[in-house]
Amino acid sequence: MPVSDFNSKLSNFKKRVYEIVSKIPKGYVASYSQIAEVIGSKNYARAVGNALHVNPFPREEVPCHRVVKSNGEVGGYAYGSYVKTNMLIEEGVEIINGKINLEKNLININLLKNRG
DNA sequence: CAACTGACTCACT
DNA sequence: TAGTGAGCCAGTT
Repeated sequence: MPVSDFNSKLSNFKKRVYEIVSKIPKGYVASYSQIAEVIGSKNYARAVGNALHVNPFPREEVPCHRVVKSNGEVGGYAYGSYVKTNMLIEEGVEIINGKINLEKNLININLLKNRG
């Protein structure tokens, strides 16, 4: 079942979040506020985090580990931030002293808006 | 329906 | 640079 198909049950808000997160390419990260902004307002950042926390999809469909905090920290993860950090590193994301190199790995927000 | 919670962010100190 | 407080929102109690 494709990500774009998981309509039912989930609130409209969550669907939007999962849809956008599924567009983040390997090796890149997006901040919670970016996802929020694409949906409508940066203020949704906290709600976005909650939506990902209860995300029912496997990471192949909704790579929620690629969503990080706006200050470069990895942020939380349902199975532990340690796991999240390692997955990012394995994907080629540059992380030094627990801080992600956003200049290099942060995705352009326009790429999240388009394509879908 | 009011109060709380949490994978957040920003301004200020 | 690090720590604190207030604001914000969807969901859950």
